[in-house]
Formats: sequence, structure tokens, C-alpha cells
Amino acid sequence: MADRVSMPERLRAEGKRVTRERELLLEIIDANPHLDASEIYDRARGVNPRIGLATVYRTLRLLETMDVIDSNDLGEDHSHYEMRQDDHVHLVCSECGAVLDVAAPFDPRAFGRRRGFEIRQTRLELVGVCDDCRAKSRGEHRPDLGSGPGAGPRP
Amino acid sequence: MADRVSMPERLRAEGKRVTRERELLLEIIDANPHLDASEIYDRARGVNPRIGLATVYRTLRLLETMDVIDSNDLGEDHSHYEMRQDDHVHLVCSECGAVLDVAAPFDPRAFGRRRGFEIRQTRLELVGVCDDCRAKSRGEHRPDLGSGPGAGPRP
DNA sequence: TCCAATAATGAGAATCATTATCAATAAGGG
DNA sequence: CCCTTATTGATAATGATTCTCATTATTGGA
Repeated sequence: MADRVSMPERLRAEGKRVTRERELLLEIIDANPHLDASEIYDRARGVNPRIGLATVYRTLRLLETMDVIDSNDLGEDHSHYEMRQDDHVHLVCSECGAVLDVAAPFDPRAFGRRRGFEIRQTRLELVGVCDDCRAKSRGEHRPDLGSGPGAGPRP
Repeated sequence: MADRVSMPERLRAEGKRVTRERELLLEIIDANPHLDASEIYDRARGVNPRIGLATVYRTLRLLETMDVIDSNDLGEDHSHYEMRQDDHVHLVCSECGAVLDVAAPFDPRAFGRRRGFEIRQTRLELVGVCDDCRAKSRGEHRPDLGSGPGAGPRP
């Protein structure tokens, strides 16, 4: 759960307004991590059919600049969004699209600082194949093909 | 230096052809890490003015599926490319665009394996502000503004 | 509560990176 | 050298994201 309480205050502090659309979109993102813009749009229309796609994108950008949400590149041609949280690694399955959040095994701020960088944003993605999908593909494919370099499945 | 020698062999092994365009593009990427498609295209035209942008994108995709190069999302709306190399972290300066390659402080394969993932690709980006740009912005801005939360420079 | 000022929205056009199409060209084996 | 066909170049098409602008709705004040 995010401190949704502070959002209205922070908006007003910058002369911005608290609208139904912004509240709705934030709720959706908070309840469903890793959705993309289109998925967020679909869910939003389920509640408010009059909402426009432009509003979704505008709001995503606003929330990102307010450091309320983060956008992730999960290896597709569009971004996914989640509430901002402590540094963590995304384990992304390239088969089924599952995304697992795991605490980062190192401190990105300290790591960057040592190299003279003041880290503002972290993007840690490990893309691979999860247990389930590996098991499935073992069952569907002939087991005599081995797994030479670069021979990975590409759906 | 990449083992450019094996490229032709690997291409032929898959029934693909070794073309001037592919050799040229690979040379450019090998010599200039972190270029984007447009920059690669520009440099390629310097050598072969007849080369087409479609060929650049096609070749980038081919080299990526052959695990010869990696594409990176450096926080912009387009990808950057580099020869595949050991797991490393990109320290990206959001001010000047500089990209620093540093060895990863942990083993992504082992990390993923522990969670049941067979890691195929790593994307580790830490975005922030480098020493130089931090120094510059200190000089250009009034020094009495402090640095409240979320008040960082956003060009 | 009502009003005015103006930030935000919705619809659709505009951008921009990337991909697909297709006729012309050029690897590569015989 | 010739044939087969993978590849190229030019350009149209696609898809995500951003911009434009008339309309709507939030907010502070009367």
C-alpha cells in the first residue's frame, strides 16, 4: 500500500489539481503492479468509460516525475508501471511474462556513489525463463536437442 | 575486440549470408559502444552512402538474436547497442548521457537460479548524475536552494 | 453556495522509433 | 559464369507515446 494520503497534498502544493481520473489511475497502479499503459487504460474504462488514453499517459508521466511510480522496460516495446518502492530486481520470464520482484542483492546508491554517480533511478532486470515454462518446454519439445548457445526458444 | 572471426562461420552455419552491410555494421558497433540505431546509421553512411535504415534495424535484430550484441534501454525512447560482454552495470548520467560500464557486483545467473529462473539476459541500469554534471549544476544554479525531496534538476 | 480563473480532460491528429512489403540486387554453391 | 534465393533499399505501415485545442471540472474566494 502506498501513502495515497500525501498525493493530494503534494499535488496542491504544486498548484496541481486532484481529479477523479488521477485518483482512479493511482488506485489501479497500486493494486496491480507491472501493468502497461493499455492495460491500465482498460481497467480504468471499466470504472469510468469516458476516460481518455491521453489522460492515462499524461497521468503516468506526472506520477513518474513526482516520484510516485516507476516505469520499467520489461523487454517489450512499451513500458510497465509500478508504485515506487525500494531498490529491487525484476526477474522477468520471457515465455509467460511473469515478473517477480526480489530485493536487490547490493546497494545501488552506494555502488554508484563509489563511481562518482548520484543515483536517482534504478533499473535492474534479469530476463530468463521461469521454472514452470522451462518444465513446459521440456515436455513439448523433443528432449534430444540439447541447448547449444543461442538456441533458446523464441516464441 | 570481439571474435569477429566466428561471425561469418555462424552465419553460414544457419544458411545466412555474409554481406558487406553486416560486416560494416558489426565493425561500427564493436568500435563504438552504446550508439543508437540512428547514430549507427549515420556512421555507416559515412562508409557506404547507399545503405538503408531498414538494413540497420534488420541487422541489429539479427545480431541480437545471434547473441552477438545486446540492446540497452538507457532511459530514452530508443535503444542503444553494444557487443555482448560479461554481466555489467550501466551507470547512466541523465544530464550528459555518459554511460560508464562497471562489472556487476553480484552474479545474476546464480541470483536468478536461486529463484528458479534461468537467466538469459541482464539489464542493469543505474541512472543518476555524474560528478562533472553535478559540479556544473552547482556552479550554474543559485547555491541557496538546498535540495528538498524531488527537487532535483530536470532539464 | 455560486463564480471566475484556469488546470485537466477527451478526441483525434501528429511524432517517432521500429517493422513489414516488395521489386531489384548480390552472395555462394555448382 | 549461372542460378537460386537471401538480402538490400525505398517506402509504406504499425504501434506506442505525445501534442493540440475546444470543452469540462476543480479550487479559491465572494
